[in-house]
Amino acid sequence: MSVTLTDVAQVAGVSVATASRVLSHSDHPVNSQTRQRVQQAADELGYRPNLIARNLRLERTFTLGVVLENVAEFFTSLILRGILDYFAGSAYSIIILNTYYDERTEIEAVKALIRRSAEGIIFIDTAMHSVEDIASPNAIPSVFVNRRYKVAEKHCIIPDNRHNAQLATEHLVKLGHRRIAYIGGPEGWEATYERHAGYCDVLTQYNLSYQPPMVAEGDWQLASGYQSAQRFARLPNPPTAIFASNDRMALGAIYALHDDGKCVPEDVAVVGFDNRAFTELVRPAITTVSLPGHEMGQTAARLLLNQVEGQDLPRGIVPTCGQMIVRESCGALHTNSQ
Amino acid sequence: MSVTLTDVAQVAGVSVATASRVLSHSDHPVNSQTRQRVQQAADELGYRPNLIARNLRLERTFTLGVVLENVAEFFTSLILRGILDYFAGSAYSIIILNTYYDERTEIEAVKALIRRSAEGIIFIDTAMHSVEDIASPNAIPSVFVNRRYKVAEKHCIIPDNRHNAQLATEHLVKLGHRRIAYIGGPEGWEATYERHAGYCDVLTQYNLSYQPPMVAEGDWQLASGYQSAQRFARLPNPPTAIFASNDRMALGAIYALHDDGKCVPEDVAVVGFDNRAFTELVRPAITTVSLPGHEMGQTAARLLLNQVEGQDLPRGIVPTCGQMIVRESCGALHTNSQ
DNA sequence: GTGAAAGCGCTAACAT
DNA sequence: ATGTTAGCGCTTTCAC
Repeated sequence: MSVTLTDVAQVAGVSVATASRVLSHSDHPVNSQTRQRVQQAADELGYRPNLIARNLRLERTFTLGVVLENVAEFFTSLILRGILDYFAGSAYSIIILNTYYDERTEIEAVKALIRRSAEGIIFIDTAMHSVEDIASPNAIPSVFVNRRYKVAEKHCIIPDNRHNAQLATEHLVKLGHRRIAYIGGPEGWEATYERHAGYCDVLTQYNLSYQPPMVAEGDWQLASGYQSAQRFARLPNPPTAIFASNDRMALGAIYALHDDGKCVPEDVAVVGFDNRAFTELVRPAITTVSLPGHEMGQTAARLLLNQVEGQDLPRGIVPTCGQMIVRESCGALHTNSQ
Repeated sequence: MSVTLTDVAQVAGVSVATASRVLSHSDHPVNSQTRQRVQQAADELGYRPNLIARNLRLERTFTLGVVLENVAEFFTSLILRGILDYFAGSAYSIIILNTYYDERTEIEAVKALIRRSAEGIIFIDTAMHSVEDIASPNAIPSVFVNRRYKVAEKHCIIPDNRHNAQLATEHLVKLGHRRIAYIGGPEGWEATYERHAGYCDVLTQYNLSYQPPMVAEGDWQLASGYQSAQRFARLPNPPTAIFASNDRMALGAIYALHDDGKCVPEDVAVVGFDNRAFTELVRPAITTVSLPGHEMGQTAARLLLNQVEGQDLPRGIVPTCGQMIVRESCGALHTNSQ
């Protein structure tokens, strides 16, 4: 039913070898007249190379895997899009496996990819602590995005949390704020420590004192931002600005300030982190730090391809800088606050 | 380097045929002792079947494609997750192609899938008007999700917009509202007509009159919801409730009411549509209609598999019902409004 | 510049 | 119940 190379060769009056040389764009020399005859025969017959057969012969699969915790997570989908875009139009097929933050599912996903002879894997948001239980760490080329791999000798594309937190804090300083409170994440998260460090860096840089009552520990959820801001408001000398280390907590802080009769940004400026979709819909629209997810995906794709195609670049952490998205909640758009 | 069936057969002291029969779970009878020997040899050698070779022989690819407009669209990613979940652990590989609402990219995507001999395609959010230009409509099994295919004889899993709009409208009626305004979508969208019809159905059912000044045409964006609500507020006899046919317009309406000094839901109840993530974060949290994206994805996967495996069920539209998500903006949680 | 032929790893018809 | 063998469609040596 389907037309094969043999059919094309027959119609063109050449051997399969020649037909193959023409149609697989081999660099073996072929007479231009013959070439044309083969091409024409292929066109007429509607020849489509059987990639399975080709791959069997070539001992390759041109299959890459993406193992991720949850496609429906916005940032993850952005990274994924970057990866898909990078490979769009290429010979590679990208197959995707969702692991739902479950280590066993993760292991199954990697096994499935090995079974399909995937040539490389990109892990998004995945610690994959057990990757070496399945395949020796270097057996299959892999790149980690948005999560650090515990063993160093892997490509890891991660946000430069420290730098990005500096960005946010400095933005507030430059708007004239001197008493800047900070709402951090829960203990145990790398992001928590790094963002806190970024906040501290800027205080030091501008000779502002670090005041423990103006630093709260949240749990990434809205309510914890609310409570933290409430606490700040009761201080004898409350902050004029709050940097919340994610957008949900920033929104919680804004609600607390509103409930306390304060205006944002007129009375207190607020800056968030992550650039979630809701930040531009709420009132006031939240100034925040955006991470280039798409770009991170592209970088991951490029680094994986490098490994797969053998030009293994030196591996390591690739920190990625974010960008301030200035909206209403920081006051920059309205007045020179303070 | 990699261990083949021949290796296993040799070690087990049997022929490749027997080894194959054991390891490919064929139903051909094999002596249980031999079976054991083969299994053991395979385990010892760490045999992994070469799927490329198997697929070449079986003339199958076990590859399915998902063509979608944008993975980073929340509802799309939900559907995708349903599909991935359905095929998790199966023999099928799912490859995904992003088309960015571009018809040419869409065509390229389908071509790429045909080139890879995909056995079926799920289109999400894609009209794919040109599918028959590439392959005759029935050449490759396919299912459409969240978009109706222009030719009838395809599986289409789409939201039952009319029913879902009835749900929202009826919810307001049951809360005692009699003057319910409606903010529709722009002309040209099927969803616009269907949701409007659902709104009308309920008015009729409860003997409420359809009042043109209480029906506005929006463009799905926040600002159009704002303007519509503003117009409603200026009516001599303004509505006590607004049903906006998407969440962004619902939020816009809430802002307009606030700016007009009205309280939501105390003065005016608002119901949205889509259950976007922000609806539970804003103030008041928006009552809305949720679509079962994950379930729609699973259904699509099941219907595709049916086609691929030859038991072609009768094709047609599969309308999917949504569910009311009751939050604050409709007033149901606070009081028996009105 | 072209062709004949081997063989990638596997399955299944056919023979025993 | 087991083995022999052909062949899936392709690429690539090797010979001419």
